[in-house]
Amino acid sequence: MNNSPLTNKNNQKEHLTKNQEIVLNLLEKSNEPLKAYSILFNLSEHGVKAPLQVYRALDKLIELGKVHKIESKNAFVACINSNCSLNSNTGFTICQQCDEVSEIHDNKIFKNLNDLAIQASSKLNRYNLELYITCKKCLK
Amino acid sequence: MNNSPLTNKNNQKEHLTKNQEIVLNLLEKSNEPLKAYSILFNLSEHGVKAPLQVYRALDKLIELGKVHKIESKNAFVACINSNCSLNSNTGFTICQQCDEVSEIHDNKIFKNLNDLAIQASSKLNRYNLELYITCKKCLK
DNA sequence: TTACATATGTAATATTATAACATTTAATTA
DNA sequence: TAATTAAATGTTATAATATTACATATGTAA
Repeated sequence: MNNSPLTNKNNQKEHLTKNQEIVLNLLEKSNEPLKAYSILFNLSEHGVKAPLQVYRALDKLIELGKVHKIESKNAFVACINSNCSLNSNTGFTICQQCDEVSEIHDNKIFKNLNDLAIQASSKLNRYNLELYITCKKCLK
Repeated sequence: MNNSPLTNKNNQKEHLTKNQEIVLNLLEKSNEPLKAYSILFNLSEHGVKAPLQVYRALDKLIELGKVHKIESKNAFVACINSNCSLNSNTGFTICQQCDEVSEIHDNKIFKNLNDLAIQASSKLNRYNLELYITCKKCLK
């Protein structure tokens, strides 16, 4: 993993505070979305003792586009794409069998949804899309 | 299974139980999504005293496609379209200024998302889409 | 340095949702 | 019809998720 703090202009990791950084590191190591209290318990040895420390770090990381919330699961994932900071749209597939979550990056979706908003004379600010699927592995 | 009018799958309102019916009626009268505890307090005079009465009614109504949950708001709306029972996909626009919520019905979206799943060799079971917008009225 | 914004620590509490179990009502069938 | 069973209800308690409020500390800019 890239732990060099000074290299990447677009990567704002070097500006993260201590709590933000350990929360993000945990999410990046995890291969599944984590719930806030799971993060809390996981980080008890790093001095994280209260829910607010986790929620505040998550709020900031979400604002920075580093983390997304899976709304229907009340769970959080590290963004796989540093460009997410450019917009806060989120799209995920969630396998209903194995719970695997993948982030979707598809420009067509954004265009379709944006067109839909324009047709309704409104302005699209952000979207959240959660696709409940049966994944490739679980279909076999 | 027999097909008497009382077991008609396409029009189940007459089968709703008391709690299901009063919860649905409240949601249908409301012009905005309601939270579970708001429903609870609103219905205290109808004998609804405990959260479980509300959550159980909501669970069933969601299963029947009569009600949808706005995941990012933990709020519930009556479906505007009786055909929703045919699939459980949900799409909403949510105005970030005035909080107005509208249900989206757009077959193209379903097709796009379904194609996306097929491309990934997976099977789309259901989706939840929440568009955060500035609505027509609030843009003025 | 002062002033100010941001982040942190901590306790308490609010909000959302479910578990467990007893009881009642409705639907099925013998 | 009564007996049986499934579904719904009532109730208490508690779990899980999230925020308020306030005191303190730290980083940053004038």
